Amino acid sequence: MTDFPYRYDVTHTTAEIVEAHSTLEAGAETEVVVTIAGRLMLRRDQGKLAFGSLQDSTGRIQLFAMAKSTPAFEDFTGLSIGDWIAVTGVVMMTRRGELSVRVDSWDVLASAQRPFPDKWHGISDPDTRYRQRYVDMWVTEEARDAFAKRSQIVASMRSILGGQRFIEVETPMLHPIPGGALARPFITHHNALGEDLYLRIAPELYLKRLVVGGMEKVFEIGRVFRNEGMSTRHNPEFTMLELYWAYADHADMMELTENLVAGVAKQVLGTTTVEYDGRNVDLSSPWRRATMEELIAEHAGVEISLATPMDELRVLCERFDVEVKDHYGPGKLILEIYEKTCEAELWDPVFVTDYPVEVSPLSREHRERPGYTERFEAIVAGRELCNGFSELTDPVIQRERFEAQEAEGAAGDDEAMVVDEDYLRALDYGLPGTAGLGIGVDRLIMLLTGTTTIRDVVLFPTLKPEPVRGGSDTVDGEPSEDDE
RNA sequence: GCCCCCGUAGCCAAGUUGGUUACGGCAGCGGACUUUUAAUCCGAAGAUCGUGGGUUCGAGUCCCACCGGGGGCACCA
Repeated sequence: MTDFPYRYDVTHTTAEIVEAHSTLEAGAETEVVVTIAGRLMLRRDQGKLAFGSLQDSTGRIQLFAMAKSTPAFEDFTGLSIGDWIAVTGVVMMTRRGELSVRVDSWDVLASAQRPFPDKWHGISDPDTRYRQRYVDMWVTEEARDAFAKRSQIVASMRSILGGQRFIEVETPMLHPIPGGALARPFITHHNALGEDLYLRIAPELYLKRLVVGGMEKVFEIGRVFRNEGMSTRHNPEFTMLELYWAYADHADMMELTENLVAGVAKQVLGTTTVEYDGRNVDLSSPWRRATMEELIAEHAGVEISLATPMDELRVLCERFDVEVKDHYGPGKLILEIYEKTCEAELWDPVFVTDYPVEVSPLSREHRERPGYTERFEAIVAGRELCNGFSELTDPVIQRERFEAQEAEGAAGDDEAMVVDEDYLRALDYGLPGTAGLGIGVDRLIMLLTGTTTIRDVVLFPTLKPEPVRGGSDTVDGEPSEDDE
């Protein structure tokens, strides 16, 4: 069972054949000879005839085999569901009008030694679907569609940004200091350096170093890692788009954001209206802008600001069932009240603006409202989609913010930032007014594909390792290829 | 980390207030069939009921612990 071909000359995909011949008359036979390859997903044997369904990455087509003309007919009817085969033959239409490829010759490319799931019901157990995605992708059409869309969405983002002359870069994933976000990092160790390193929680500080270095429009699409709980919208590793734009501010960035999201929707879906969780979402620009405090007034019915006495804010926190820690200042309390009372209520896209300085250590202070920043988040369908701001460019103020963060860390906040001296040195060389943006790519894909769990848009979501069983599945030490 | 729910053959799936030998289907195996569409028909087979304890004359079913998963909370810019 080992002598399978190393390569095979495939001439057509199933989709190409369907496209070219779908109008054939029932019973008609062409003279077009094709070679197709894929997995045998169904078989209907009928004595001296056999029908099968061959699936490739583009779709399915029926195979038509006859005892008198198909070589090794007995073996053909003995194929297992899931076997990879290649078939060569003429394109024809059966009497019942099913477009088919007649099996004039065929080869096995790989045999499926484990049985495939039920041909009709597929896999219902989510655990099996996520662990054995290689099977799920064959039997679950929605899974195939979601990952095809994912690819198109990311390609569309790249093309739109490229069209605006943004340059794509790759910055380190191994960070000596975790920075650019408030999150607990994964820690790893480099043996030769004898140093602990952190898997990045955000590329932010490196990308801004690149603006200092002269890249005026720069972005990165890549994985970030956060050592936090998992849920339907959180995977420990996820994909982030971060983008920096010199000489621009938060207002420019909001425009770019709404146009980017609406543009991707238009390109990939052909519409800016998507259905999510049973409701329509209108992504067309412009999106509403509202300050955090306006939204709190709307949804919680209370007028508050940084000028509101701490006592009053604490009372409100109690009323809205917000957990308060000792080191929380007024800005943090307002943010907590907003998240508790507003976020889940916001459906059509809203840019929430004017975040307090206290909770925005990398954002530049608002030019008209001291104590607030020029920061925004877009909330869509009750979830945070992105975060952006006019970047803090002043090294002295940035140092103060870092130090305030370190104080919070000392007070018990294990997600607080630490001082990044090299980043401050970069700022010393001068960062012009710059706007920054971060979009959770997985969440954008969920939104555009109507998916309510992130595990359905991540190919291999993080799961607990399977318990090791009795050693029968252990892989023998395969010699590793030499690194060149 | 907390709360609720789920785990029956490779896959889907029934199993009553605890009561002989755990209902079926798909796939697989044997047989019939020259235009099927989840093909159909006939036959035989396949299950330490997630794991380990406990209660009981008797446990898939009740209790406890553990393992894995789902949902929610917490966490999460």
